[in-house]
This record gives sequence, C-alpha cells and structure tokens, in this order.
Amino acid sequence: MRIATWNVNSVRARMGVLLPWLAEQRPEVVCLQETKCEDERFPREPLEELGYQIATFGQRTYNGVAILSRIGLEDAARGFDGDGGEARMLSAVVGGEVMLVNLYAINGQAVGLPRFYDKLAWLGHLAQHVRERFPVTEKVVLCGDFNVTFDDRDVYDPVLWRERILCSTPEREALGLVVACGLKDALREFRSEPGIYTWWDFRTFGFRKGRGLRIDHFLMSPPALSACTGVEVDLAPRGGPKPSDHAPVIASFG
DNA sequence: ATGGCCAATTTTATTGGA
Repeated sequence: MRIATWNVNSVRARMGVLLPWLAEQRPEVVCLQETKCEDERFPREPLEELGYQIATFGQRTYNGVAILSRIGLEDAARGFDGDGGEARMLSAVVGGEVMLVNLYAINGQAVGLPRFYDKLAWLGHLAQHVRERFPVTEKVVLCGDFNVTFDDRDVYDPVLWRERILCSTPEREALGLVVACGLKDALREFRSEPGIYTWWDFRTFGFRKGRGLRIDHFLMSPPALSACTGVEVDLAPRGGPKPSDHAPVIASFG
C-alpha cells in the first residue's frame, strides 16, 4: 500500500500531468495540496474513473487540499481550531485503519512579516489538534507541504538560506512542536544523506540547477512507522512538461 | 549581485507562492 503527497499548484491546471502519473504509479491514496478551487469546481470525474473516492476541502484561488483513496475513505474532517478558516487541513481514515492528515502549511512570505507569525501560530494549533484527536498509539500519518525544512541537509545552499523563510529557527521549532506529539520525519528513518528535495523555485530554474529544498514531509506515529518500508521522492513529473514546482513524495507500507 | 516563473483573478495588471 502506498500513500502519495503532492502539492500540485492548482489541480485543474495540473490534470494533464496528474492523471497520467496516477495511471502509471497507481498509489492507493493521494493527498493533494494547493488545489486552488472550490469543491464544486474540483475535477472529480476523471479521478473517480481511476477508482478513487474523493474528499475535498477547497477555496477560491488559494490553498485547498484533497484526499483520493482506492482503499476506503471515511470520517473526513476539515480544519482545526485556530487555523484561521483557510482550507489547509483535511483528515480522514483510509484503509480502515490509517488516520491520515493532509496539510498545506502557511508559507509565511518572509521572516518577521505578519504571515510569518500566522505560520508559527498555525503550526502550534496544529500540534494541539493532533494531540487531542490523533492518538499516536494508532497508525497516524501526517503528510503534505509543511513549508519548513528540518535541517541543513534539506537545503541546497544552507548559508544563503540561513534564518530565511522555510529555514528559520522559529519555523523549525514550530514544526518540532508537531513532531513532539510523538511523530517522526519518516524519510529520515530510511535516508540520512543531504540533497533530497521536494520543491524547486520556478523563478530561478531551480530544478535544472539542482537547487531545491525538502519541505514536503511524512510524519508518522510509531505504529505507522513500523509498517512503513520506505519514503521516496519521484522527480520525474518535476522535470516534465507543465510541472508543479513540487515533486510528489510516496510512502510505502508493507 | 540580481532576477528570473507560474496560476488565478482583480485579466494586458496584481497578488501570492516559497
């Protein structure tokens, strides 16, 4: 069983890339972020034709998350106390036992701006919600675009990015509050080397130059991690035509 | 050293992304 997470940067603009990728990879479960459309405008039909049940939590222009599942989709729940009402979190039970939380964290714009403090607060409220609703004695999987790097291994030029947005100490500490619920950065259970990235800037032709950041993550409870056999980034769609600026990340379970 | 692109809407500019 595999769960994929992918910030698609508009689901409607990305269907030409998303549909062939799903047909080829056939992940059982998919978490999408930045769908950027209201639920009524979500392109359900072509995804349902691939066998997916769908839960959406969208809004116009910005944000938006969706869960696709071919192995059952129950108890969908949107948002949490303190999230500011933005469409950035959708949870559900998939496969009858995995408590899945799909997240699109606030970007923050730049260290010190109002949105930066919104981001820190959002991550803090998320941690509180996870503590209240997702017992880590169960199989709990948080995934999505956290918009934070864990450490310098996740940054192509740590000196350039030192204390800048996505890499600052307060952001890493706020992400640490979520991890402290009893979760682990699953990719690092399997891979310790630097240079594994999930996002590359369009503006700097970052992908071509190998200049990326790892900001899309899987955080797992001990029972989920025990079943997990690997976490991989699929670079292929990032290098193809009409890419999102993020690559999909896939967690496999035995 | 700097800037570059992309998507949606407010659409031939602006905003936000990260």
